[in-house]
Amino acid sequence: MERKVRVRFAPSPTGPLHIGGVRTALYNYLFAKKHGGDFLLRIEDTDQTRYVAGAEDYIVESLKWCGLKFDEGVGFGGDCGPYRQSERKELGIYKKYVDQLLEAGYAYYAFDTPEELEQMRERLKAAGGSSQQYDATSRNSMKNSLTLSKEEVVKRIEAGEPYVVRVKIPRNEEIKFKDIIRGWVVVDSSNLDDKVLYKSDGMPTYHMANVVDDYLMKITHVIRGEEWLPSGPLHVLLYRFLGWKDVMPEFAHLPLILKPNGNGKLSKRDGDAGGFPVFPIQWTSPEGEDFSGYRESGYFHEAMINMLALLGWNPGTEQEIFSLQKLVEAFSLDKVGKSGSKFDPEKTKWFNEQYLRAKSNEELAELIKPFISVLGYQVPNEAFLIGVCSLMKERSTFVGDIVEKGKYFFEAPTTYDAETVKKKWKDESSNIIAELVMVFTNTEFKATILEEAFKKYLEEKGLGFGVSMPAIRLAITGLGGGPHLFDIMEVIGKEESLKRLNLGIENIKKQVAS
RNA sequence: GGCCCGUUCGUCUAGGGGUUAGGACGCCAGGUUUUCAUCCUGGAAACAGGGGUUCGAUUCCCCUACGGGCUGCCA
Repeated sequence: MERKVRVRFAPSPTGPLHIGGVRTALYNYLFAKKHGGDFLLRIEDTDQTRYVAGAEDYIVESLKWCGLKFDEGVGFGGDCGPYRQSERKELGIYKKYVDQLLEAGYAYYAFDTPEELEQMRERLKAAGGSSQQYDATSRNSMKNSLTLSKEEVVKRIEAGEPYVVRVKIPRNEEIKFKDIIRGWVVVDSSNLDDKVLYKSDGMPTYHMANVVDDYLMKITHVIRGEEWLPSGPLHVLLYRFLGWKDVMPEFAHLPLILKPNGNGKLSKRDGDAGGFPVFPIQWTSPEGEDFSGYRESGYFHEAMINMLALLGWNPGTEQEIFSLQKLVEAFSLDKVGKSGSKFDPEKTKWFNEQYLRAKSNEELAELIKPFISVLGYQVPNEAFLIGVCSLMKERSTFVGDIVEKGKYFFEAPTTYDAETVKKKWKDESSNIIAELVMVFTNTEFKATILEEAFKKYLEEKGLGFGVSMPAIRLAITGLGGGPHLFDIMEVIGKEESLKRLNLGIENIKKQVAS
């Protein structure tokens, strides 16, 4: 039976989503769209103690910024709701299946207190055993419905004693499942433990809720991080115990994103410590701690998504720049690699530059406006902004760089780059500029015409570019480098240019003297 | 410790029994440019180690090392 592809992204609202999570969402999205399927958002909030206010909104907003649209889920509607596990629990959805497991003998009640559990682990550790798990051997010495009499169990439950429900893992059984990325994964059930399925607070654990919901939501492919690989066998067992083997989804465990430098998987604090964001958008924790985001740092969401897509996946061609739509077309899970990837902040910047340069000057002119208004610059007209963008986009990484690195478009220099002054400012520089002011006064302010006039002047005076050009540049921009000088002059206009040249003569002289 | 997954330039990766082991980022050099940047050209830079299998292994198998994940009434 061919089922319609349905995948889900199922984060826990325990904090902001970092780029590893975004990538998982992205791959799910790409896979769904590639196959004409559905992409759902399910919120896995079964741990009430780890709930973080604002995290859910953050997740939704982040993915929205990334351009990943859901077909169903929290905030998107759909026929399989509710999509928040805490609400599903209220409906008794999980309890029903836990009871089913209990009745069938695939699960049992356990009354052990946290202290007793701790003692068990200590005891097993001291005994030198290789495992300290609650499993086929250790469960016999614990307080559970396998060791206690039926009456005792009923009595304890009726007395309101807290209990959990654990899965009863069979012994010596080979459990295997096929992972789309890794091939067959085989585990001996003796190495598995009797995981808690149902907590004493009445909430299911991840394993239980996940399997039940994936079944109920008709999920066909589970695409998630590699950290879930070890629980794959448990989930396979649960599908079998629940009688859902025939509709068990296929699994794909994605390699992890690692720290750019050093060891281990990428975590919350790596970003601001390393000078790059690890979060899609800025996050302020309830405690007031700030974490920077790609959005606020000036990255285009397309660039971040493009970078993330290529981190662990390749198209099989040498193409590197992909729009979301192109990614959908090119995506395939069998081109996803097996090993973890350190992500590279430098390459991420490169992606951003590519997207920045692909934008039209008109578009960029619009995007730099917020930066301009923050700095309070007065801008003559739209054409001016477009001119600035055309000259600055080749030398900018972020939109904000256009304004920051090109501040001389917006205000006359007040200081002049010391190094350049030292190297390029000559005794005759003042005179040359003064003469050029005369020349330019009678010249139309078009780059080509200015250049022509300038060259003619040089020829008449027998001067070279080297002595004159840097001096004018210094007066106009205060710097030694930048876009073609006559282009800059055209953009800022005659009045401003002449003003700066005159000002430069005085000020640079002063700076040299001091 | 136990279990599981992995290992090609510094990084992201392609490839796959016989290749000059390809590309990208970054780095270096040259060219273009008044300058900076862009752009173009070139360069340095990798199959973790050891055993097999084979005429031949970076590619297949095993071991070791290293890396990663899991080992919670967290997800």
